Amino acid sequence: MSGSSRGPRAGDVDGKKGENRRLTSEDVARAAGVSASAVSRAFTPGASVAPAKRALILRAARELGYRPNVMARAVVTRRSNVVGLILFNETNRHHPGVLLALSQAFSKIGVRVMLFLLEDIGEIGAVIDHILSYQLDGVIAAAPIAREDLEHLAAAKVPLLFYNRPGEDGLASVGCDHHASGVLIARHVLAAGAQRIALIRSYAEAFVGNERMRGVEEELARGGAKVVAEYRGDFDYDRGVAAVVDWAARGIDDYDAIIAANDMMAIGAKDALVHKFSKRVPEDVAVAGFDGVEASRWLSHSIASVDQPIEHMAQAAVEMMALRIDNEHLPAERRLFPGRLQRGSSVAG
Amino acid sequence: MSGSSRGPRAGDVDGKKGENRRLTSEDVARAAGVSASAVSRAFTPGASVAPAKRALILRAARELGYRPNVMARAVVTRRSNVVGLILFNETNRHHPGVLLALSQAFSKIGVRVMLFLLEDIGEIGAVIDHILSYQLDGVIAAAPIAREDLEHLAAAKVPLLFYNRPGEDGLASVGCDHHASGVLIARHVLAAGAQRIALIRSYAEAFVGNERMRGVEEELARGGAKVVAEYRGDFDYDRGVAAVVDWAARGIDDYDAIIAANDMMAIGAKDALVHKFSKRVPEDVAVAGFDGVEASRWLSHSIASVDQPIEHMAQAAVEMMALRIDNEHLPAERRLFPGRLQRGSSVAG
DNA sequence: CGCAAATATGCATGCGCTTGCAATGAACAT
DNA sequence: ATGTTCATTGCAAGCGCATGCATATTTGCG
Repeated sequence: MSGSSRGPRAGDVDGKKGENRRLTSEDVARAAGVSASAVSRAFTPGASVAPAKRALILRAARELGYRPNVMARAVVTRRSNVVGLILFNETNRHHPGVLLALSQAFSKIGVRVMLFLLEDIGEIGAVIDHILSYQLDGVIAAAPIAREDLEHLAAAKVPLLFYNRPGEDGLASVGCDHHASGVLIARHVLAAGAQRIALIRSYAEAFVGNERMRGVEEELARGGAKVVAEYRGDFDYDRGVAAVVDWAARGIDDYDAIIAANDMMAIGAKDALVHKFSKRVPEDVAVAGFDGVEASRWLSHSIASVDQPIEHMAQAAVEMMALRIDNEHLPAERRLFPGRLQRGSSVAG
Repeated sequence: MSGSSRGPRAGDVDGKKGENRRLTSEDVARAAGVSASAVSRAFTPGASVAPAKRALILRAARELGYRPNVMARAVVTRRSNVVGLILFNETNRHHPGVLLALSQAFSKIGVRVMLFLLEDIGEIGAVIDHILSYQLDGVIAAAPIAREDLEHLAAAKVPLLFYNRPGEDGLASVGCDHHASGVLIARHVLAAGAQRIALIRSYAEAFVGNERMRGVEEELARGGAKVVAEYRGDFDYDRGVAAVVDWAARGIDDYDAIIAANDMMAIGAKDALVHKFSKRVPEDVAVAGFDGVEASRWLSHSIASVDQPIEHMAQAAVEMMALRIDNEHLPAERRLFPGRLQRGSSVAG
């Protein structure tokens, strides 16, 4: 250790104002007896610095506790190494894995995530505004974005990637093939012998839910099954319960299977059947959902479902985003991953 | 609308290089016939600008699609309006509400959240390093931080606030009084008549789990109950199941209540009792947990638990952080909120 | 050992913004 | 009217860093 091993200490580095200055590259430069440029280059991979000098500088920097100021760097390089992630809170609550998968995948390539967790669709305008102010390298949106805001993003040349959304005209996206998943689960339910189906949909604007149900209905039609009840939910457990209660109140109870637009509602429906109406699942009614969330695999639930390969999807999202950040004019690719059938005791077979 | 309503358009604003320049305050200044300083002030609340001129500038800005570059602003003001949030993924999975509550509360005061989602405790060093590079205004940590890293943060004068952690010597924190919650749930279980208790702990380093169990054991001792079985889990559903299976394998089955360090494990234990060993809850065994997560209130579970008032906690965290950002030398306050007993059919009474 | 080519380094400039300071003009009291 | 005060405004400097360019300095080769 050299003499001045006082460790990290801000302020009063030399005769300057010394109020609460931050440690700058100049400080390190002085300590190492080089120029500030050299310090900058020492911290830039691939820059032209003599290896020995680089080592010297890095040591001095460590000793002082210096770290390059990313913000300052961002204003000159126009790169912040931060991407924005717009997510409905709903998604996080019903499928917490998504956030982790994306966050981790970005972390691996040194990109940080600024979180925009929406509770209400109305907030999105303000969020986009913020995003444009921060020099984010890109945005991943798991929420619908108004055309007007899309244009703002495009004008600012912020790469945009939709997650589990339709890549409307020429927008890049990565997602799960929810339509195919719908077909898959419907086929599974049909195979178990069900013919009179009750459907718990999501709200009308929910892309994912609609796609799933579109697939379900197509396959049910192909299989000659009938939809005997419908309910419009919102992805929440409570709405799953409410669906069954509502049908009962209206005298509808001749369905032999329920397919819900996601696992939470499926679980809610199953719970209502079992705990409120003393039905047996799957003997009296089969129940199926989507997502393959953890709770769906619990002993008490064991819901047949269609899993989303979120790790793969996240990986793909990160790759695509990285590419689009580096290459401004890239065709708007759309990557779709197939869901995987997850069997459960809620559907016989 | 004025003539040049071409809308937002980057580049070629005037004779300059025009490659892919960003729209700058100068562009707006030119358009509005003022100086760049005026533009800056127009966007700074409370700055000295004539109201009329401000309006003029803002209009011009909107017309051009200009937004101040927050990064550039950050380097001069030393304020980024971004706080870092260090969270274990575990926390998010087991209690997704925490992330939302904090995110929303910060959003309300115009502060953005940069997410550091840890999967492994080992990542924290690297994370701190990143945090120091970004000019974050503060850090909220729901994870343990090594003394060394604490010093780095202190040296860089980054306000730190612990969330649900002990505010070790002089560190600010906001949290739930987990010890009291432990007492609360134990009393509830005792009141139901249980006397032979099985405990499912968290791993040894988990502060929250330890506090809870400390409270539980104290109260059990006061109530003359005996701890007849223990298991070390990790907050996961699977460990709850494993606990019961493990006890059974070792011939232990004379407990009349299980208290787990969180709801997920409580649910797992209950599921194992009911679905693997045909026990009745609460008749044969009572089961209680902590957190009051959504699933604990499902019809199929109905777990007695102690809720954390996360909205209040988040609100407090945001307030404290805002204060500490503005005031460098603030005593390290510690705010504790009481948990609320959530009754459920998993404990009689 | 001499010269060309390659590699290191520093200087100066600029990224987009804020802000102290001085200059301007308006508003007011006398 | 005239001096004084105060709110506006522009100028210029600087936040911390990256980078093109012009110099060193080193390396390679004959």
